[in-house]
Amino acid sequence: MIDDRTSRSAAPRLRADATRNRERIVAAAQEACIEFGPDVPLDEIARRAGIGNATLYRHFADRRLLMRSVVLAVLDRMAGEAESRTAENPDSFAVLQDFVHGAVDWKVGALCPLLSESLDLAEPELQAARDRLNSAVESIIARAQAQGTLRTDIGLSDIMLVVAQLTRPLPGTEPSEHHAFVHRHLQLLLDGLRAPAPSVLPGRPATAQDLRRDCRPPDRR
Amino acid sequence: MIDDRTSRSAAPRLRADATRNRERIVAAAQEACIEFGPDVPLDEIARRAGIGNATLYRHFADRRLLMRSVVLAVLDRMAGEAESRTAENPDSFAVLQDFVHGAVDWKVGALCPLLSESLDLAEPELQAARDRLNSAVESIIARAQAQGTLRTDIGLSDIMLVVAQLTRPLPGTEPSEHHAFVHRHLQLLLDGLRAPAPSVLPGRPATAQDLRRDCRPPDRR
Amino acid sequence: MIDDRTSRSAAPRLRADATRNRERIVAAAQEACIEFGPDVPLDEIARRAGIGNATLYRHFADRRLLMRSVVLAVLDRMAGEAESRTAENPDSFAVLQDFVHGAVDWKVGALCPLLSESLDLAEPELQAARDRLNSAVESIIARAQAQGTLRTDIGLSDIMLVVAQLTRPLPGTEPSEHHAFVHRHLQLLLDGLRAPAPSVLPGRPATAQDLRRDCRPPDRR
Amino acid sequence: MIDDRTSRSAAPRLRADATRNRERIVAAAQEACIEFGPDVPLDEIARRAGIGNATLYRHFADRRLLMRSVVLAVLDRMAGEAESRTAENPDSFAVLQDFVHGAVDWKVGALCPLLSESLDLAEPELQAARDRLNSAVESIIARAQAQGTLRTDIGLSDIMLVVAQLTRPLPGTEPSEHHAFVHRHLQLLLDGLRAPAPSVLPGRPATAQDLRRDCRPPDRR
DNA sequence: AATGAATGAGGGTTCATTCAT
DNA sequence: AATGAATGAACCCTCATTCAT
Repeated sequence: MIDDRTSRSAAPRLRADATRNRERIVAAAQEACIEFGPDVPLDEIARRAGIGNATLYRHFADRRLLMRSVVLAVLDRMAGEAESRTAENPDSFAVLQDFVHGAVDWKVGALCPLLSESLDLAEPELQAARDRLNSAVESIIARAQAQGTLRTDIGLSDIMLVVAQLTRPLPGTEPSEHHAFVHRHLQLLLDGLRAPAPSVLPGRPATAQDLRRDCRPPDRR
Repeated sequence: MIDDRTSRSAAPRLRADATRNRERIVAAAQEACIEFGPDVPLDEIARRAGIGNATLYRHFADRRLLMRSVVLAVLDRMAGEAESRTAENPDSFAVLQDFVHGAVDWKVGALCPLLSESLDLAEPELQAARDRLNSAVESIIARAQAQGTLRTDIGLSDIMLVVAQLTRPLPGTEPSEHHAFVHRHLQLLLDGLRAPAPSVLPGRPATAQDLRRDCRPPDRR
Repeated sequence: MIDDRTSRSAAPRLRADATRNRERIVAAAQEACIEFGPDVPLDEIARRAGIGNATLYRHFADRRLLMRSVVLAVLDRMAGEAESRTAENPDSFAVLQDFVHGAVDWKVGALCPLLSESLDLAEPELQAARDRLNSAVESIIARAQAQGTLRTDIGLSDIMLVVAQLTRPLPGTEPSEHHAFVHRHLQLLLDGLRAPAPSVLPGRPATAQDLRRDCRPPDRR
Repeated sequence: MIDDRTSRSAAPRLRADATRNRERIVAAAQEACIEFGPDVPLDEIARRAGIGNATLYRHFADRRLLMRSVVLAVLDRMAGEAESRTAENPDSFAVLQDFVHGAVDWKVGALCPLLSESLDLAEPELQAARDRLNSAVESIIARAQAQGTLRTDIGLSDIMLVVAQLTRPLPGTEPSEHHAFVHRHLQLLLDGLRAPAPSVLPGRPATAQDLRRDCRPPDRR
């Protein structure tokens, strides 16, 4: 897993308390994002992090940059988990199952800004994080397909999208309560992913490029 | 399908243009909701409906009531489709497939306020609409399970929840583009629903009561 | 003098009270601008106009548009005065004197946003107002020079700039008190403008194009 | 020219680097003030001075005190120039011309806080600086009037005010470009100041006391 | 009934000033 | 002494909702 400080090449050493605050902000943003959705007020995030709102702006010049860090943190975490699981288990379908169910606990719901905010997906650091995750998951997929346990008509983004959607939080629901069902639904998905496939999927596998090729919502005014 | 006018017992006869306006507002709200998410400004809805904003308020005293009507309309439509499909096709798993894929086209995305706004699900009219839909789908499920084509460890709300989640719109994506993938993902789900089940689902089937037993989001301010 | 409603070709008829509000806002903005300078809070303007802050935004989508209207109103007024005075008095230097001293009373100080805000001077309506004023003053200048009463080495913008600067309000000063001195200073200027000139001015006459050729302040961040 | 350190009787000896910092801050504030106007953010000043923002506060407890130092520095410089020019040139009107044109280059524009900020003009040190400048300029005026080259119906503050206004920077304009015109305008003024006067100035000469007798802007909130 | 207009309550962001290293 | 970091108050602007025509 990449240390946030070392991942920003030009950033000067932060004071210890500033680093702590930065981490608390990102953590608070993750949780608030999951709970309220991507439009969560920044003041709410600041309140949860136990800091003043302006401090948040010292660390993240605007909402987009904060959300970017949240997404980066989640992508990093997911990639790390995918990689370590891959190394530990020869049964790739089992790895996939672990990974998919694990996603629920890794704040994947905090990826919601990725779905709704105008993050520049082409930006290098974000692209790198996505590439790392994509590589890890793609290698799981490829192996499982080679082992004959995963249907062959699906692609990386099919899985990523479905997992993102299924783990997307329902606002106004207790996370703990929701999780119980989410695991059932993920298992349904996984059962649908097994080879041999009982049906032929329509369309073609979703690729990374298909996701939000252009990100801007249709101009509102 | 329930006529909206007759369902409100005390409502006086509306002028013809008023009825037309009311319908246009709900339709505009549906589309705007899908496009912008549940936080779409009411002025945007009024603009799309081609009416003044105050007219919207004459029909719906506040945002919640408008969203309630949107949800009712969608539930009605879904229930109608489920019922008619059930009557037409003896293969219940096929009916389920049709229903699930059809959900994409029936503006199910407009149910998003159900997910994010504080609608009182216990309210009679809303409850009735849900009951009607639940009955229709439950009968499909029961028959398919009896026919041995649908796994038996799932319940109504498992299906409803998953369909809702998988068809939930990604803000900032072209609906048409998104739909192509949604149908793939629904098919994965359907394949996972077939009997015999290759795995045992964790937990117990989600029932209608499990969904948002209390609906209020944890107080935001 | 141009009626503000008729000058905006596409604007639909406003309700009577809205028109009144619009005028009160512009008037309040003029005065507030003179008193506090161009950075006067919009809330202060709304307060003076006796309206809510959001009403201000209904009439002027942002600060720039409000300031634009203030500037237009002042330019219109100045041009009107210049034109009528020209018609009434054959002694063009006397007309110039009247015009220059009159500028103090015509809220010329409210032109300060023209000096400091990024108004698009090339925009047609603004350009038209400036052209009208420039024409009127240029014709006064030309006649006075022909009559041998105005030195010939000065141009339109020399006069406009000097008048703008000399009438520019000193924040924190009573306008009435300030005006007494401003008239003295303008008279000094006018005496310096008489022919024959006792000195040769350095440089060349300022032309309209010289004023804020590019308007953007050097990027602040 | 008065050394800033010696002028504050109770101030302890500063470390050499502290003195250097203090000077750099004032210089940076002068330039920033000219460029951005009196509302320039203090962080911008600190940045230009190459120091941390808190260091600025070690030297100047608040914005007002910094601006006071800027004004003092400019007044000092102007007084020094007025004095030395007086000594070097017997033609007092020529001295006045030199002085007035020179003002442009002596960061007189940085006096803008004098115009817009609530400086206590009655405060001893500021009063002393103004007195020194006023004396120097008044003696130029008196001599020029005695020599019959300067009109007799003007007073010190007439000149000071006009020079301040004419050299006031136009935000959003290149200083160099602006200066070209400023010299023209100052020359117009000087020509208007020559004796014999072609007109009688209205009102009475502005005296030092007339300037901003009470400085507070009418309470803004 | 329909509507343009008005508005107060927030949310995002900046900045002067204070705090802790 | 120097400084990076923290913060509350203020400002601009939006939007759900109410008012007046």
